[in-house]
Amino acid sequence: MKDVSIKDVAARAGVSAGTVSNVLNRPGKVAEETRLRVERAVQELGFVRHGSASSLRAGRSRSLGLAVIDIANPFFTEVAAGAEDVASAEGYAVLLANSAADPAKQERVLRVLAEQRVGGVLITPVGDELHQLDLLRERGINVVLVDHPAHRPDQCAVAVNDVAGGTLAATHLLASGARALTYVSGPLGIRQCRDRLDGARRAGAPVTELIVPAMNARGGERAAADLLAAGPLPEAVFCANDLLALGLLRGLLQAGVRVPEQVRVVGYDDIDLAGASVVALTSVRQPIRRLGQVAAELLLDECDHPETHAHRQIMFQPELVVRESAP
Amino acid sequence: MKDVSIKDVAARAGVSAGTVSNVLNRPGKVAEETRLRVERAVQELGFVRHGSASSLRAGRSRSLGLAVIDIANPFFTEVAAGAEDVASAEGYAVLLANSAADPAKQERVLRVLAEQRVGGVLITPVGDELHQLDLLRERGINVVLVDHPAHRPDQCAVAVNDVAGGTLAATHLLASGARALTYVSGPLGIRQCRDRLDGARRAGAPVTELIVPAMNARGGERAAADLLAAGPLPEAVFCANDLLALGLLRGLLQAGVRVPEQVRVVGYDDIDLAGASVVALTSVRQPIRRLGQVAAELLLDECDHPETHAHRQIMFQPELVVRESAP
DNA sequence: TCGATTCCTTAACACGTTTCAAGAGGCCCG
DNA sequence: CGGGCCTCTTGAAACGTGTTAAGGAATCGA
Repeated sequence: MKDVSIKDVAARAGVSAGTVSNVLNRPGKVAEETRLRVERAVQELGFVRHGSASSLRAGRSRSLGLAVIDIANPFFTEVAAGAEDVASAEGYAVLLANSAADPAKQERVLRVLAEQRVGGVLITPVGDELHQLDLLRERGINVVLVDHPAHRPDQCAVAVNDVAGGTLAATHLLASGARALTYVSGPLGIRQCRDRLDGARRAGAPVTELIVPAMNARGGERAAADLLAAGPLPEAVFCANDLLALGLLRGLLQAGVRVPEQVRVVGYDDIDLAGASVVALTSVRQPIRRLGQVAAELLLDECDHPETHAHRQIMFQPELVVRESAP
Repeated sequence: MKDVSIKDVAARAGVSAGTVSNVLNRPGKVAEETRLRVERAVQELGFVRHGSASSLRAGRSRSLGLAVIDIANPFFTEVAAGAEDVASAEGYAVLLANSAADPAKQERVLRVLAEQRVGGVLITPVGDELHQLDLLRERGINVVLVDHPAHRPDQCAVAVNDVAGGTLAATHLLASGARALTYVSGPLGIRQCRDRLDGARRAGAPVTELIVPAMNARGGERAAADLLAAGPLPEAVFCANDLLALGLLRGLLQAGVRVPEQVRVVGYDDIDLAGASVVALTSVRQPIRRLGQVAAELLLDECDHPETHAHRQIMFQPELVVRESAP
């Protein structure tokens, strides 16, 4: 029932508490024979190091925070999986913080992370109000920005190049002979939507914007209805994400439009179901899990080797996955 | 730069450290005027409580663990979102632990949680080897099982009734006149698959099993191919999840089969895209987020009020969402 | 004046880490 | 063969920070 402490282990092994601590943290410093005796005592008593006590002395805990905008969003889920991979391999705990796209809630959860004295935070900040991040850094908490540009040079950041992704999609659509394309997207206030549009424009052809309020399948159906009502269909449509694209596809197919013969469609994200649609979706894939892994690696490096750590801003490149909707 | 401690606040406010602690934890115990002075000092110095120090004395930290089988799986993602809602509202931190369906890794991550002295753990255990959970309880860490039956009476558990879900789906399919149905599923070693099959059988008609190795869209396409090759198509198919169902749908539709006229299809989970398929999918919906919220509520109640806490095993009921694939 | 109350201070405490010094044993040199 | 010195290992004690029980000072009512 009662917790076994390092002292109990020490007593059992016939050594002092300091020696037990050395066995746990610098096994090389302790004579082989003593070490084995201590390790046996740890086993027998079922001792588990008290994380709070360690971090109290050390000043920071072996944990890192992961602050995301929406934990139920598959993008962040993949980031979380990648980060957890890396962190748990290093014996770090991951503290989950969901800002739910609410700046006030973000402030609250960052406070909790600060109280826990996490070594660092992986964050996709809500909005562009970043002074909260500076507050974290003042407290000695390292910050790595995820899918958001660094706002200062002495900071790590990882992102996927959305402009390149837009260009990739648009170039592919234009390569089949289309003269113009339509971009179906959520509000352009969202950086990702804006960047992908910019990228598409760089492919050289005129781009018509079709903005819908929600970036889900319903939004895509709505877009399909709008296109059908508006007159001649575009030859090529680029959607800011796969949910929009799948909704659009449904709307078009139900109206008897042939895809890709009449309209070619490219989505973004390459979600699991992109290939499972009746007309399998061509889509831009992002290396999200890798993004999470690298972000965590950068953060852990910053935590564990602050002197040698070099701040880096890493931009991953997306790739196009060609399927039936735009061969 | 340097951390401000409770003593700095005490000095600034002209009181003792103990008083500051009382302001933070039992504001009622402190005179109004003093309280305001302390609160002002906290503000001015930007003091943040040192979580490790608190938990060291208190014996446990204001945090809980969330141990899931696959953090990238939308089911667990929703559970996580629900749990995070509740926990962060109570000022608790959520420690994320991904067992990746690997018992050895589960053991490692549970160890990390034990080191952090979390107040409790929300866990969907890997396999049926539950003695690790008993080890946690011996250490005073409360456990709530998620989507897994309690293995002892003095324990909380939350789950969704998969048997009822199977019956719901099968009954609906049979109501339209089908005499028999086919169940497309992953391995029956998975409890959810087994329970849903049991439930379907209870609807009264003969059920043919079609087992595929992976519960994703590819598995569904594979099932469609098998059905098409096997001879007369079944009138009704129940899939153990929506990915299977969508893959099946794609396979059937591409082969020119009309859904629902020739084959009626029901899926499970009601994922976002269920309604966005060309033939919108009828599916069994589970209140997953609610599951996560209630699980966290039970756990926090157990942590904060151990004397009055009553262990409960809660079973949520799924509901059928009727769409085009099986009207 | 005495007890009750209110409010605050003091000091012990939780527990692993780390520093410093001392003990043990071995080795070199005379 | 013995003393001095060095190395390796171990133990004792301080430390970090907030919590809490016990106690004391001041105020108030009777």
